[in-house]
Amino acid sequence: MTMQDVYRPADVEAEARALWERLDADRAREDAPGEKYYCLCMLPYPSGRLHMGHVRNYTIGDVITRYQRMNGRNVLQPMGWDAFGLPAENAAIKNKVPPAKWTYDNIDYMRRQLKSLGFAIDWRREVATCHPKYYKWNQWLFLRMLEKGIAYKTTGTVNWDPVDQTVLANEQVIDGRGWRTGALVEKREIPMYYLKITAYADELLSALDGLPGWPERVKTMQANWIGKSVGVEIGFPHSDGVLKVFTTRADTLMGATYVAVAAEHPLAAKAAADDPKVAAFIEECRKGGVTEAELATQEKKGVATALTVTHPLSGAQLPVWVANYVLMAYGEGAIGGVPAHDERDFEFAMKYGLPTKLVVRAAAATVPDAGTTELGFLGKDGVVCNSGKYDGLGYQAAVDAVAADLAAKGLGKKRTQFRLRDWGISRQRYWGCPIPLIHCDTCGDVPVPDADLPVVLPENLAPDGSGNPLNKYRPFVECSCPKCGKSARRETDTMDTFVDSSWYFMRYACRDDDAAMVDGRVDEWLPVDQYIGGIEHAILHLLYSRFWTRVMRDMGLLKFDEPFTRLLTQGMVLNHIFLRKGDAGSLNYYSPEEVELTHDAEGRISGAVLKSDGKPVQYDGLGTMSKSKNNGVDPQMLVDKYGADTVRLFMMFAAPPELTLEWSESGVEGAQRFLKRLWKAVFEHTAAGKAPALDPAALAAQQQDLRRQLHETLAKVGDDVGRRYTFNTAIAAVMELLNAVTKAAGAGLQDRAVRQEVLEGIVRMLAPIVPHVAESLWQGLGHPGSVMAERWPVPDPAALKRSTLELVVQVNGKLRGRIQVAVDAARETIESAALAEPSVQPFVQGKDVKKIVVVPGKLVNVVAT
RNA sequence: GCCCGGGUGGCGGAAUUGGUAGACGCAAGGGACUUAAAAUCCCUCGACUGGAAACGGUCGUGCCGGUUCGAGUCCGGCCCUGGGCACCA
Repeated sequence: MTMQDVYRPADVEAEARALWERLDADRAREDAPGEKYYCLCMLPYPSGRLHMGHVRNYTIGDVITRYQRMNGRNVLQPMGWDAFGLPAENAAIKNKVPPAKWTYDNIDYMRRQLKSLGFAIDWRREVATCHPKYYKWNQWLFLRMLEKGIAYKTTGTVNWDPVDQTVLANEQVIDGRGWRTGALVEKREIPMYYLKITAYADELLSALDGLPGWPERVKTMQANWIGKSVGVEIGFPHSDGVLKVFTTRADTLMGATYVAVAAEHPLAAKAAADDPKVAAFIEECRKGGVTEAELATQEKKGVATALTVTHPLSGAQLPVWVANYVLMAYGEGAIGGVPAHDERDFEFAMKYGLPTKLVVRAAAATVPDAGTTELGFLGKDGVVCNSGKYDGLGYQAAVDAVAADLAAKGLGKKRTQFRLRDWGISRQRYWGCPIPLIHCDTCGDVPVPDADLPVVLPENLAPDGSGNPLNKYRPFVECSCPKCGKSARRETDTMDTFVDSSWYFMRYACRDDDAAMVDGRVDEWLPVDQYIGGIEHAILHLLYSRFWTRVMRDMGLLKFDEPFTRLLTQGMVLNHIFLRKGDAGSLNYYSPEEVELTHDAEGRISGAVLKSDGKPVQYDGLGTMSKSKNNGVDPQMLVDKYGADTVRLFMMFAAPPELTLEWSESGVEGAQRFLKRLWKAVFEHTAAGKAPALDPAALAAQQQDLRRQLHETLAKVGDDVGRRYTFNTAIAAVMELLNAVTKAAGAGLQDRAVRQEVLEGIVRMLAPIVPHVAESLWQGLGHPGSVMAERWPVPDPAALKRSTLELVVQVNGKLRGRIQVAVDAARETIESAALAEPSVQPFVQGKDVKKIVVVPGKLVNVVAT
C-alpha cells in the first residue's frame, strides 16, 4: 500500500477505526487466549460533553490497555455512565426537560466523543446506572442487606429548606442558606436507611496494608477517614442510669470537672423537659446546617442542666452540660470535660466559669497545684499527678490502671472507636434508584418482593425544585401491601449515587445476565488489575466499593476481598486564568484563547492583552479547568482541529500521569509537529522502495550505533510504559530515536535495512499512544495487518552489545574528561587511561593521588590532594 | 491543629538503586528557503567569566548544616507552597 505524502489525521483516523471495527478488535472474550487483564477507568457522569480530565483519564487507561494487549494479555476495557444524580435534576429545573431525556441525550453525545478518541473499549458491555436492568440489582442487594441487618432504618439529620419544603444536599447549602430560596437552612430528623459500613471498619483499615499497588497518599487518606482510636468507655452513674462517655485520655479522668452531652443526646431531652432554657438551647442547635465546615467554625456554646453525675472513681458530683461542640455521631455523644488537658474543654470551661484541675505534668516538671486555672500539659508523654493512686504513672500505665479499676466497678472497659460512620443512603431526590420498600399502615415497612423488582423509576417527571416529584406522582406512590394486600404507600426516597458506582465494575463482566447480579465471570475478570481515576475519589467512592465488595463476598456472590489491585490517580488538568475587574467589584473571566501573551527580551511572560480590544487583562495564575473561571478547553474542538492522536500524544507527553497537567496549545502543536515529522520520515523511507533484509553481521559502526540506540530505547520504553507508567519519558526517548534516525543520512542497503527496523520499532512503541496513525504507518512500512495485533517489541541482546564504552573521569567529584575503554578493560587499564587523559592531567599534576574510584560502566573518580 | 505531597532554566518537565544536573518538548533569539507570509529546515539558549577563535574556568537543584571519593537524590534543622481531614473527645 502506498502512503499519502502528508499526514491527514481525519482520513487516517477514520480508516483506523474502520479497521478495528472490521476486526472487532476491542471485544473482550472470556475464552480468548492470554492471561486476563482488567483495565478500568472511573465511569463519567454524563454531564453533556467530555472535558479534558476525562480525556486524560481515558487516554491513560487506553495506553495501558493497548500495551497489555500487545503483550499477549486478554484485556477487558469497559465503559459506562454514572447516570443518576443532582445535575440532571438541576438541568431539568432550568430547561424543563425530564432528567431522563437530558441524561440519555448526553450519553449519546459523549459516547460518540469517546469513539472519536479511538479508545479500545468493548461497547457491548456498556452500563448506565439509570437503566432498570442495572439498578434492579442495587435494589436486590439492598433487600439482602436488610435481611442480614447490614441495612437498617433509623433517623438521620438532613438540611431542610423551610420555604421549598425540601431536603437539601450539602452542596445546595450556601452560607447556611438554601441555594434557590435563600432561606436559612434548618436541621431536621427524618427516617433514613443506613448501611453498616462500620461493621467492616477494622477490615477496611487493616487490609490497606495488603494493597502495595495503591498510592500511599490514598491509603493514608482512607486510614484517616476510618479513624481508629483506642480508648476507654467510662460510665458516670446518675439518678436515672449511667451516662456513657468515650475517651482516649483515661489518664486524665481524675481531672474531669464536668460532663457535656450533645444537643441530640437523650439526657439533654430529659433536662429540657423541666428547663425551658435547656429546651431553647437545643432548639437553637437545630437551626443552621449540618455541613461539617459549618459545625467546625461555630463558637462553643452550652447550657447547664440541673442534672449531675457521679465520678466513677472519685465519687464527686459533676454537673451535666449540653454543649454544641459535642457530636452525637461520635463515641457516645457525650464527653468527660477535662479543661486542664483539652483545648476545647478549656475554652468551654473558661467561658462558663467551670473549674479546672491539673492532673498531668511534663515528665521533668514539679507537681503543680491542682487548682491552677490554666491549660496544662497536653501530650501523651507526661506523668499523672494529683490523682491519688495513679500519681507517677505514664500514659499507658495510667490508662491500663484506670480501665482495670472501672471494669472492677462495672463502670467501664477498653474499647476501640472509629471515626467512620454508617453510610446513610436515603436521598429525598427524584433522579436516583428507588429504595424498594412499601409502607403499610398495618404491616409497617414491607420489602418489595424479589419477583416485583425492579421498582422502576418513572422517567417522564420533571422536577421543579420544590421537593421530590415522586411524592406527588400517584401512579408511583399508590400501591398495595405485598403482605396484606391493603392499599399502601411506596417509599419515594432514592439511593445515594455512590451506591450505583460501588459495584458497576462487576456488572461489566456479566452485563447480559438478567437472572443474577453477578455470575462466575466476575471471579474470572476481577479483581480489577488497574484502576485509573481522579484523586477526588480517593476516599468515598473507593471506600464504598471496598465495603460493597466485602458485603457481596460475605453473601457468597464473589470470591475476592479487594476490588482494585492497582490504583493510579491521575492529576488534574490546569489552564491559565485571566480576568478583569468590572464595576462594583464584579469579575469577568476571559478564556485563554481570547488572550494574547506578551514577552520581554528574555522570553519571560510580561503581560497579557485581550485579542479583541488589545487592552491588558489581569493574570490570575493556574487553576483547574472550569466553567466559572472560563478557562476550559473543549476536547472536541481540538480533536476536530488536530486529530485524536495529537491530543492523546500531548496529554501523555506534557506530564507524568499523577501530576497536574498544564494546558498549552503550543504544546499540542509540538505534538502535532512530531507526528508530521514521523510521517515524513516513514514516507520518505518507503518512497525509495522496499528495504532490503537486515544483516547484523554486515553493519558499519554507525549503523551498529543507530541499531543499538533502537534496542536501548526498546528497553527503556518497555519499562516506562509497562512498569513505571511514565509515558512522558517514554515519548521523549522515542523522539530522540526519531531525531537520530532522521539525522543518519546513509542510503546504502544496510542503512535502509536498519532504518526500516528503527521505524518499525518506533511505530510499534507508539501504537498504544497514537493508535490511528500507527496503523497507517505500519501499513506504509509494508505490513498488511493491524499493528495492534503485533507483539510489543523486545530488545535484542546482541544488538545491545558494544565493544567500547565511554567513561566519565572526575577529579575529586568534578567532571574533567571522558575516556573510551574496551568493555572488558581491566581496572588498571582504566585507571591509567584516566590519569593519562590530557584534560585530566592539569588537575592531578603535582598532587598526591590518594584513591581511584571506578564505577563500572559509568565513571572514574580520582581523589587527589 | 493533625496527616500527606512538592520546591530543579523564561515554562512543562528529565536525571529509575548516591555516580556526567537540565534529556525531550514549549517559548524566545538568529539564520536558510519564499515576492511575502505560513509551513519546513539549520543554529543558539542556567548564571557569571577567560579567550580573536578553538576551547576553557567558577558557581548553580528553596535556605543552613552534616554524612560520602562523590548529594537534586541520604540525615538534622528551617523557609515557602499544594492537598486531605478538621470541635472525632
